[in-house]
Amino acid sequence: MNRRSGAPENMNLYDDQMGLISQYYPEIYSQVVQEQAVEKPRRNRRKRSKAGESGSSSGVAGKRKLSQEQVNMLEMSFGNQQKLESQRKEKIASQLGLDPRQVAVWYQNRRARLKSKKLEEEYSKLKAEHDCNVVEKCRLENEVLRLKEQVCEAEKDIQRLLERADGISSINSPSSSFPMEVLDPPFLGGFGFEGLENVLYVPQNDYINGLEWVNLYDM
DNA sequence: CGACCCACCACCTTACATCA
DNA sequence: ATGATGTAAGGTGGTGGGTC
Repeated sequence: MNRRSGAPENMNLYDDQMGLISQYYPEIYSQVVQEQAVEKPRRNRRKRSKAGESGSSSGVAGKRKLSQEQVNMLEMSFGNQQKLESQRKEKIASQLGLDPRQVAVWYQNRRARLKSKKLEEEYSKLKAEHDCNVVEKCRLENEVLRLKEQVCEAEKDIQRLLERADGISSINSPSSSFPMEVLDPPFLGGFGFEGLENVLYVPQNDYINGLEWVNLYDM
């Protein structure tokens, strides 16, 4: 016999209480039992159409929640196989004293719950991945900034070296009116030629105190 | 082959129980 | 008392198999 859906969820506690009452207050206990024997009328599920009028147990006042034992059995069965063939459905239904339709519905709802849970897990996984990627992006952006600063420092060093070299060559040169561009190639990075500085052609005689222009940035 | 029925499914929704 | 949550079940539309 399935318990009414209106019965307390915690049946052990309920039974304990009833046991105590029957022991110490037999009159009250018999009164309570008599009252319980009369099924309380339950609100029927409102019908939205006449489609389910002739359905099996649908719309019938009474049990709603399945007992823990029934749920355990269904869970076990579902764990073994998530698909429900009609033979198995009939068997489970008769074992649990349920309408086969109820077993089918339970399986449908169980599959839906499983799917929803899987979706949630997938979402959590993707979110964690996304968060990791955001952190990594931030780290890489910082790295880019740091490297840009290094480049900037290197450019300043180069500029200083060029100025020093220019000073030395003007002392050594017989003609101080020698055009600047010949010995002092413009800093290409400042003119939008980033990345091309170390591949541009430099005449072989452009040596300044043993300092080679080519691959100046190779460090 | 097409029409019909039936069972099943996914998906959405509703009604209700339970809990915080 | 009440809003949030979980769950049984209703409703709908799609699909596949069986039958006529």
